[in-house]
Amino acid sequence: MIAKIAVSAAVYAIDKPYSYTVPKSLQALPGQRVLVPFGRGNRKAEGIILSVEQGSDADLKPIDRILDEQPVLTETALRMAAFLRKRYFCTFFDAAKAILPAGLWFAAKDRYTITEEGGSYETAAKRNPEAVALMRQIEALGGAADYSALKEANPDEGALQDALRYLVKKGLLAAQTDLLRRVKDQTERIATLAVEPEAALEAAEQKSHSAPVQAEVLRLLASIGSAGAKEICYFTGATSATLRALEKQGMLSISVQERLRRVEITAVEPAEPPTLTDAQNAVFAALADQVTRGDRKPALLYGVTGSGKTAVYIRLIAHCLSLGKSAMLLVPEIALTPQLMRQMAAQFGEEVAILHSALRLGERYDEWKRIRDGKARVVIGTRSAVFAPLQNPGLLILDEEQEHTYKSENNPRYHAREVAIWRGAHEGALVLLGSATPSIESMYRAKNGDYSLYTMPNRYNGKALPNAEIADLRAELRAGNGGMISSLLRKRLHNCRENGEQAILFLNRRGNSRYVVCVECGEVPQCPRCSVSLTYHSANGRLMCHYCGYSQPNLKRCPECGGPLKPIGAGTQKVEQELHEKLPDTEILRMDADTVSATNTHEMILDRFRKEKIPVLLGTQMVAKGLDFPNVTLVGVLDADLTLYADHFRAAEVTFSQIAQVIGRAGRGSRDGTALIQTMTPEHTVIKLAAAQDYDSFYEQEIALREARNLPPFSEILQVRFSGASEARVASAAAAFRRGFCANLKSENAVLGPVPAPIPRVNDRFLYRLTIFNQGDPSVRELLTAMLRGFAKEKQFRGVSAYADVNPYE
DNA sequence: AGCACGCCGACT
DNA sequence: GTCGGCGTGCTC
Repeated sequence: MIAKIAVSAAVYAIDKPYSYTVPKSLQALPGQRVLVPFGRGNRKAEGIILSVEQGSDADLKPIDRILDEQPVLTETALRMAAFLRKRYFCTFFDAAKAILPAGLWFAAKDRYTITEEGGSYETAAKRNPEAVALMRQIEALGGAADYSALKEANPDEGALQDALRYLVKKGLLAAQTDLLRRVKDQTERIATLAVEPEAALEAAEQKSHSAPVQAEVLRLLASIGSAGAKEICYFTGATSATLRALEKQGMLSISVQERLRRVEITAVEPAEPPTLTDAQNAVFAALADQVTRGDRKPALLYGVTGSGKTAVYIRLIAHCLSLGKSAMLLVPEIALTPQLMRQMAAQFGEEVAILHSALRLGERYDEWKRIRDGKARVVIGTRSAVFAPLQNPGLLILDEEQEHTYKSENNPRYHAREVAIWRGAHEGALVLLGSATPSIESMYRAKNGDYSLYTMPNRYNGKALPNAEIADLRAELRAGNGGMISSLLRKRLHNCRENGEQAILFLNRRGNSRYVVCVECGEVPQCPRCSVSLTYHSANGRLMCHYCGYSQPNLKRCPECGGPLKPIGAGTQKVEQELHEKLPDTEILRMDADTVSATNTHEMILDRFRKEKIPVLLGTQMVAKGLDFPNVTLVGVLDADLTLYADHFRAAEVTFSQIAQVIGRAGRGSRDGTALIQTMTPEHTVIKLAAAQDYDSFYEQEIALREARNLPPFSEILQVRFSGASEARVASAAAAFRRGFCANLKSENAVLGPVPAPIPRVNDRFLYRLTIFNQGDPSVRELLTAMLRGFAKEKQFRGVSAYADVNPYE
């Protein structure tokens, strides 16, 4: 028997099915994972059996081991992996990795044992002192050691690997690879002070010049006793090496604790299926019919915020289950939809499985098995849940289908909508895309007849959409108000509080995202490794880089001219201060990345807002989604321009969608709502249309622009990204790629670039982009595949890597 | 991308 | 002589 196998060690340039013989003692089935020898050195690599056929060939290597009793990938999953590979230019193995839950993967554990000849290492390896030192360590550990233990003691991994390779080659060490199933939970390291706080402070005093970072750690721990290693590093700028050093000195002890991050759904009472309004019922009936027929044509449900799309989803899922099929509901972010989670649990109880990135590996694996075994027939989850091993799916729903979180930023860079549509077509399930502001692409396809289109233009409570006003921040500025709270907003907030009603204020900027700028010369401190300005975090008083994690203590004086440095930019913290000044005695609840944590969850903050009727909720994107508070009558968009002028063709779409979503939070109860949008450019059409909640006009305007500029949905963007340590090499490789590509292009295709990426340097690597607009011509994709494969083999491009991103979002 | 094989300079 | 330097080409 010969098995065709996708091998993990095969990178994109050499990715193809490799043939291996199946030893008589083994039974090989497609979809099983195996261990195979690969390459000249016959190193063991993981693989996945794609197919098994009769025959024999003496030249082939045999499969070493079969890792699964039963296949982990079904026929459909194998076909899906092939689809991902082709569509997103990744290897078959990478595609399989995305499809399977992380808990199923194996962690390789390398163990090194001193051989018989190894005893005389002092003479045998005397030319390599590092190797001798390593042998002494292993001898001290009892003659054998795991790689992880050696790594702890030898932080320079490159040197460690060189020494190990040398010793194995010399026959002094024997290497052995064990595979452990990685269902271990996520852990976190906790550092606890091992001495009295007084002693720690004293030691800190002594170290304050010789080892200032260690001193800082000791002072921190002296005041709080113990903390997670990650937090300590965040607040002090220490690295794990600093902590190790302190541990060695006996100042602190480090323990490993399991991290608990699960989104708990508090026990909920079973609930009756929701009753539908006439409008909802009409849509439901038509969609239910499509589910029953197993219609392979996707559907778009365009319903304004508050039109009750969730009720329709619930009834459709119930209908789907009654047909003996299973269903999936994807949401942009689980943590932001606690209300929806609770409703689903109340409706479907034990049938519900929840999949998302915050699940511990073991839990995710357990949920995956429940789905595969048909014990859970309703899957709710984020992007990666689109791969859930549903048996006989009948309905695949993507809520808020326009959200960018459905696009993966990691290899394979898939879009959950495209995967869902593939699955629907192959498994006879209805794909339902729901949104109050559908993506331009989806609406185009719906109008085109590729999708069926359903509309719910009215809110279920019969209330009109909130009436939105626009506040001109330029006029405020002229009047001497340079803050983020216009006089109009202040007046509205005041009225709102007087009436005992609540308000939500939305600022689309993370945490306290401020830069520091020199008052004298205008210098803004930059990250030494990336081409971005450092961001000031008031929580730890440090300047941090959001791209590579670099951090340093805040500077008091400008490094260029010695002038004073001041923070600029308005984050939620600064707005909170301004609110306190302008509305004294008004309680404000702030929700952003800084106030949300494991102990103070998103849900707890919202609960307080609801129960304690706190007048103002101020937050980032988190407040824009899915919230339903009857007492909220006012919403404010503090700076509508923030996303509008981003350098991306989706900037208008994203801005419109965000504003419309936030506005939809107001007036969901018995009282009417109003919205206030603050902007520097009140005459901008997108702002005006968003304020008017006029999606249809916005769509008409935007689709005309897309057509004129040949942007999606009128073309497919294939972006090739190049990166490397030398800018000149990256630039010339990208230019050469373009020349080669254009020379072989048969059809008329627009090619832009290569140009440096918007952030041209991240972590000391330079990034260039080449953008290709393809009109659905398969030969263009084939050419790109061939070019990418050839690129990796070309020695003149060494040190530069290239990959493709299909319809990128950033 | 790794990684071994191969053919040249520095030390035993 | 031998080790290891890095250039070259293959991976069932």
